[in-house]
Amino acid sequence: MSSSRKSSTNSSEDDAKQLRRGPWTLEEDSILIHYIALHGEGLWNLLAKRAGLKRTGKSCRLRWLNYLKPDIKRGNLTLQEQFLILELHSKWGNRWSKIAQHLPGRTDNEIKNYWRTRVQKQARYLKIDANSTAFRNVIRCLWMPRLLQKMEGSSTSSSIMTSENSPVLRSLDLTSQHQALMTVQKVPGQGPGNLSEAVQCLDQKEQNSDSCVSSSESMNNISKISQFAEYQTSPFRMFDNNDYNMLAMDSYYVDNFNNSSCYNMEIINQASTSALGDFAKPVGDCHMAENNWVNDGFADGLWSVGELWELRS
DNA sequence: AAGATCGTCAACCGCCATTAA
DNA sequence: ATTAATGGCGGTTGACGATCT
Repeated sequence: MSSSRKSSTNSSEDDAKQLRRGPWTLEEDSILIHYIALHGEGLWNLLAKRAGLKRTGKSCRLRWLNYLKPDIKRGNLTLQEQFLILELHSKWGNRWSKIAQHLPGRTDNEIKNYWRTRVQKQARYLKIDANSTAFRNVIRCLWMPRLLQKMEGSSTSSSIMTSENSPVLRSLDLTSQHQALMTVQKVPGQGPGNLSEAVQCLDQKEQNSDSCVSSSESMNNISKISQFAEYQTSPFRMFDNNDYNMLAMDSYYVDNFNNSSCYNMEIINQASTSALGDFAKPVGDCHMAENNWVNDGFADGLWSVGELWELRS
């Protein structure tokens, strides 16, 4: 090995030894901010050297883009932002950077974290692949309408997100779209619509059309959903009658998807069977799943049990 | 009160595409 | 045409605070 090469190797080793890793200190942040204020961003390796930061260029770039940049928005994602993430993810998949471009002030990292910690969690508890058609349908037919409903309820200026300008909701088949819309539609003089109203409207529509679903089946849907309403007060009540084959939430998905023409029923049935399979076990075996479905899913601002299933009025 | 577990999020890693030399 | 440097992206990890047992 030549001496020059040796020297070069030692030098890079020294550099590597000197490089700092882990959380950034206030001082480092300050140095980076001031340097960029004076010289602008870019050429990150050079920037790191000239600023005297013992960090890689990549690390500096990441710190700036994800944390220090002045227009970074901090705090919880708004309902509108959550809706947008769900919608854009359904279009583009894990293209976090592309999705982030449509949420000013939000970083791809933040969106990715949101997806992994909040959204994928639901998929795990349902034992559905988060990238599966079945889970996408859960998001489109339940989660997104629910967000719309909450947006409608919480703000008078949620104009950016209506079912009319939402491509994803528009892409739903008529029945599912109807269901989604009814869920969020206000009944004049009666405040926000609720799920039972939504289902009733759905039934009416089905009766008026040449739907193959009988009214008794529709009533069955309501009955099943009502059973889920019981579930809200006691996560384990569903299982009190040893009726382990019925979880209203899953039934709701399946029954409504059965009425739909655009879904791959095999996939959905597989998914729901899988989910049911777990729920169908004795309580002791599936404590975690139930507990988390209720507590986590409904507690994160998207699935508020009391608000979502306003069935026992 | 203390240890275990869980959830969040900042940071890192590795791969790929682009660009400049 | 080749190669090295750089930037960008998505996946993963690990620290840390919160909650549970």
